[in-house]
Amino acid sequence: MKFDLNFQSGIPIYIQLKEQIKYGMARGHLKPGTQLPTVRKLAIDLRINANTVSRVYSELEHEGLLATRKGKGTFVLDHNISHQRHDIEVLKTEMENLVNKARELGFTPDEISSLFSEWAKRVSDR
Amino acid sequence: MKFDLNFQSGIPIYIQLKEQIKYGMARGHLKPGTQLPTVRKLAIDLRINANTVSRVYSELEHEGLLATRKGKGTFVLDHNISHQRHDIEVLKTEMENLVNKARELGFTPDEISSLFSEWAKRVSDR
DNA sequence: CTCCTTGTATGAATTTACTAGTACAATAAT
DNA sequence: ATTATTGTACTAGTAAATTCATACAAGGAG
Repeated sequence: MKFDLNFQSGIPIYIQLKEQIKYGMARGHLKPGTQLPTVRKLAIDLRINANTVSRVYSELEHEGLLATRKGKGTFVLDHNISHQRHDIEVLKTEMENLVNKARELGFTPDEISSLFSEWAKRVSDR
Repeated sequence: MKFDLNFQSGIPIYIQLKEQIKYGMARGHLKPGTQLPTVRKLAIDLRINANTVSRVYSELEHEGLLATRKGKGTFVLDHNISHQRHDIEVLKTEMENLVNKARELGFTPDEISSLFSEWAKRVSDR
């Protein structure tokens, strides 16, 4: 499992790392039981601070995806993150962006809601 | 034209103001030629800084929606419907892209429809 | 028990976004 | 011309988010 951070993208690196781990889990590259690199090792590898890695692991643990044991390491739990769940997150983010844009353009929540409903019907008619 | 800022929402007030002005233009409450309140007056009215108002006016001017003339004031420009219509087209295109992407990810039309419906409800609950 | 490996708590440095206070500049009005 | 009215530049303060350096704590290995 290889991670690739972009330090100039403006996207916080802890977000990037988290996404990539989740992606790996969704794709099956990180199967349940797998040990992740220790916070120190990964921190050195990626040339970032150990706490930044720890933050990612902690958040993922809080989401029920990882388990950490002091002195031992961090491991992938049995997760039901399939492609679907991961992709749904991505889609929801994009939807949110779309909504925000629509609001900026002066559409009311009701109108946006209508647009979505309209599209929902249109899509289901295929 | 009345503006209503929420100082506790966490949403920057200049964003709120900008949205409300755009909303007014989209609704026809601010017709082309109308003079907006001076930055000072509006600032006092809303109990914010004149620069914050100025920022909003500037950005809207940059978007081609307002014109400011020093010593005179700020005025609503001809924002033709074709512009609005164009924006709607853009939104619809983006929605279509979203749908296509979802389908590429393996979602069924029903699932996509549900996602849209869910969001529609979420948006209208704001 | 002692040491090593692991994650974590704490606090600070840094950056960025937002808002405000004050002084300035440009145009209009007289 | 002079003054008033309007928008703007400049600067600073504040808050939040991100990342880091350092020291600590908990569990594992010998």
